Amino acid sequence: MDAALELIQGERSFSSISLREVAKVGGVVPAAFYRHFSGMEDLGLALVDDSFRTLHTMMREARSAPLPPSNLIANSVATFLKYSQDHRPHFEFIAKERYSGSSAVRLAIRREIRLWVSELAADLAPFPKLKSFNGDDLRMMAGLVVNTVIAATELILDVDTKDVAEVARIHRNAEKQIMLIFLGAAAWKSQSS
Amino acid sequence: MDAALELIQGERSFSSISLREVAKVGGVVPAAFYRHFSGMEDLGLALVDDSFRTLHTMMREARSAPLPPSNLIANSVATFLKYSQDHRPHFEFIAKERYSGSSAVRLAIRREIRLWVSELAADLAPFPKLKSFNGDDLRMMAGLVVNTVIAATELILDVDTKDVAEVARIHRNAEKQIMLIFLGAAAWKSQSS
DNA sequence: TGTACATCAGTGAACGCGCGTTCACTGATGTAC
DNA sequence: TGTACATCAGTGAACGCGCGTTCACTGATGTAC
Repeated sequence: MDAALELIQGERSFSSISLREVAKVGGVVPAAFYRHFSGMEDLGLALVDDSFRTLHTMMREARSAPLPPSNLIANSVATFLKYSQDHRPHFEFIAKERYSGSSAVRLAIRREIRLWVSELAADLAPFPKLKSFNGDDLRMMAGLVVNTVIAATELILDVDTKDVAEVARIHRNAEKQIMLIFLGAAAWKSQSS
Repeated sequence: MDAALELIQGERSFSSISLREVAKVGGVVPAAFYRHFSGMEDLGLALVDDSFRTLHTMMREARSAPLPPSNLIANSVATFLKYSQDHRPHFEFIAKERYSGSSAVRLAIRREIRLWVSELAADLAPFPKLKSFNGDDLRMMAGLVVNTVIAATELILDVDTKDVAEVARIHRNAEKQIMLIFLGAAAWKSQSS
């Protein structure tokens, strides 16, 4: 699995790497691959599981060590983007395969993202300003937040890690976008209730 | 080019189809491919151009036949999603290659999307509620809108065309998200000025 | 503690196949005189 | 109007290569008695 993640760093996508390449980077003969996975699709699904386990670990940690309510948004965005850079291979895999993988992989990712949106919606529900949101609207808003952080993550993954200024720019942009969403949510309340 | 677009419908991505497959679907011998493109990457870049030409045609049409200001957002979202379904192959190509193509293709798409964001920002600038936005913030907001419609498009492309209910659901969700963004923008004004 | 056996990751050779690319070629269409 | 020539999309055969998958195998580690 590490070999596959290593191969998709940068140029390549999972659907364009070969079983033999994975075996070679893994330091193993091609036939040995089949001792662990039935084929590349099987490996892909295992990587989806692994990648989202990373994501859920992050969410759990964030929940158990709550941030101060002041600058909550800015801190959450920073935490998330930091985490995605530290676990770059997993996030890069998700970004690349979300739309262009095999349909099994794509559907698995889609399903996990839906779970993530629901999870975030549940986390947002207690916020005083969002008290009047119904379940659908909460997920709608959570979906917007998730889209925004994913888009920012994908942009950062494509930037040279050394280019601190560009990373900071993307970071600030995402922060503003999330703030705008929350401002909208505060206004939304008064009009849907 | 049509052959390539046909091949990426559904399962496959551009990076996973072969020159020989494109030639075969095009009804031509592999060697004849080189009469038109220097290789697959060259074809990919031509498809990026073509796809965004489709997008700009849409934007131009929208601008020359302005919608009534009432329900402007709902109508714009509907127009866009309709257009993307009518030109499905081009939009599917963009969605799939945005993150997983070769870096030349990916950068070309990124550049075109940035242009699109700027174009939309210019279109948004005259709105009374956005008068106080500076250029950066306008692009930040336009980026949020573009992300949201792209995400909705990508979801729709993966849904069975027959599943009208699911398409309508995604549609309504995107509409609400854009409205939430505009609500946020109206509130933003008062706090940044 | 010693022996027999099961499990299992990894080996290395082999297979048929589709790949990208090259080459000299053909034959239709357009152009100059 | 007729002839000679250039252009150019497409042909078909060939090349060496990496691909996924299979097979009988080896040898280390764990387990039962």
